[in-house]
Amino acid sequence: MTQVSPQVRKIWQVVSTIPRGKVASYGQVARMAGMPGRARLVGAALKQLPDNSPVPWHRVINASGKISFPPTSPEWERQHQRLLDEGVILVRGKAPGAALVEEDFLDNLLWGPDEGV
DNA sequence: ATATTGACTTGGC
DNA sequence: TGCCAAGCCAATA
Repeated sequence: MTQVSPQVRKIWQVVSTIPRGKVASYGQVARMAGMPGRARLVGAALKQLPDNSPVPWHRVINASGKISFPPTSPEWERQHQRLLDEGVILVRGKAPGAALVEEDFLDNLLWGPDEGV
């Protein structure tokens, strides 16, 4: 049993709350996980994800709205296909802004509504 | 223990 | 639009 760091688990948790048909950027996920500026950690976390994991890793794209894999790679194809299945169409290689999940929505789901004093 | 990598982001040109 | 440099820091070598 590999022991994954709590941060990685948190990231997985955040990614799991991204609704079907929506997407979020690595930086967005990092922020929602309470780790602003650590987009790369999100990438590292997804990379560690088990192959059979239920975590919707494919809903995470980069800040440009594009898939963070070489367009020719099998990984790119897989992620693209999964997005298509959920109705997320890439226009000229990028996801429409409308597909982006709203941060407060997930914030409330994750941290509870309006906890801020 | 030190060095390099990387599924990133942002700002500047 | 695109390329580059700097910032970020856990994971890997």
